[in-house]
Amino acid sequence: MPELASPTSAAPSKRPRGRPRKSVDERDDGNRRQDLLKAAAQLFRKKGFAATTTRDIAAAAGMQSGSPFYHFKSKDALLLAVMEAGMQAALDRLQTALQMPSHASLQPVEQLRVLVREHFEVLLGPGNDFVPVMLYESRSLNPRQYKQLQKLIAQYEALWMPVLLALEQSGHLRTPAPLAKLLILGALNWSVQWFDPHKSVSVAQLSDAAISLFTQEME
Amino acid sequence: MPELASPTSAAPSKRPRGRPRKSVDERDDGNRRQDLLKAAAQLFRKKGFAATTTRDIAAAAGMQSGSPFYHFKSKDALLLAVMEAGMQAALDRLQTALQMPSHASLQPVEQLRVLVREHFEVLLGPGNDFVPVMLYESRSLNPRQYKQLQKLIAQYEALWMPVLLALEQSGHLRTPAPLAKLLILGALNWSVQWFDPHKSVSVAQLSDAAISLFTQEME
DNA sequence: CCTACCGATCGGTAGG
DNA sequence: CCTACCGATCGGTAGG
Repeated sequence: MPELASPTSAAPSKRPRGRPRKSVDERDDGNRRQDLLKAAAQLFRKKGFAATTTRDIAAAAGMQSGSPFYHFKSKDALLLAVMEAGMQAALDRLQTALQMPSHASLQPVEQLRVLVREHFEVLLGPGNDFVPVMLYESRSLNPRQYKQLQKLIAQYEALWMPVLLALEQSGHLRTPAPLAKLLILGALNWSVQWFDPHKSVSVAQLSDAAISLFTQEME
Repeated sequence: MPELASPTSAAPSKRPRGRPRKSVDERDDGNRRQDLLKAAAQLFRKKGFAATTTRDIAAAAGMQSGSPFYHFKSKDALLLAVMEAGMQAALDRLQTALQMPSHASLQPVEQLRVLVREHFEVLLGPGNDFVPVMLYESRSLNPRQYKQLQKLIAQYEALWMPVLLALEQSGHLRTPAPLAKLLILGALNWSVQWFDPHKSVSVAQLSDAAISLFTQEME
């Protein structure tokens, strides 16, 4: 699943902009909604939620200024939808990776490496703007929306705990797992601020560097 | 230096709000400007730059809506001033800590502990909104302003390198220093998102946990 | 630093 | 999903 937030269909995600007219062989289902989500994610990430206008988003999706409100009842409902799509995709991705037969029997350190790599991919992979928006714009949600999002975040973070606890017990981690989880995720999440895909380091190298930083070497 | 951003005077920083009238025994120098900076830092941190109005800031500083523009020529000039004040104070703080006679002769691991603790204090200490604003709102600066701020950031980060390089050479750090710097600062910076001063963990405990996570135990 | 104000923009809606 | 629009708000300024 290379793309984030494609819940229902595997329909073509790239189309000429301008003013796409619905043709018969192209079911109109969620495509326009998806276009809005992608445009919103990209703009929210680049400019922030408050500095992005619904007109910007509409234009980026090839619509008129009032049209986003046909798909979403408000600007912050659109923000929440972006964040939930991003977190759901990330959650699916980590779960799938952990459940791979070849991964299930790995040593804890290698399991952590899998988690770290997938997390970096979710944050830094091409077109993956959804989760970065969640990381840096959740302040703009109202309390009810924030609470709803928290459920997904808690699920996501819960996936890390068994691995971290195993590492703590084997002596590869000197920090209590709950605190280690916060610090490690922080180190990874911050990469959004400085990572440049055009520069030398790859996600795989980055993951190895992170593992070597967080875990104790043992003979 | 318990307070951030008090460049010139040690004048009383708390005053009754309302409409403070200048009295003769109270030099009017930079006090109002400082009030604006503090109010702006607090609001920018809580609501973000774009979602904060100059009217909010004026009201929080006890002024009328147009008055901030007497002190700052634009809203983003105010943002830059907040960030620069925060970074300058942080820089001074780290330099002072490193130069303390009792710290200069410490082992590298203990020097890192000093840096980590000061950094947490800068981020999480009471009333320290300036640096968190810098961390999470620099997107709102224009390129020229951003470049100006980068000088201070580079100076700040440069203070960490000798310590990290020493740790790398002594085998306490398994990750190349430049990458370790980014990951470590990320882990610390993220604490702004979850740290709750009303809950159990103290900054000192947090610092110890971070050190134990990042450094290799050696006999 | 206040008063009074302008021009522009913005989220959102009715009605089709 | 578009057209046409409203009400509110916002950054900023002149003039004192």
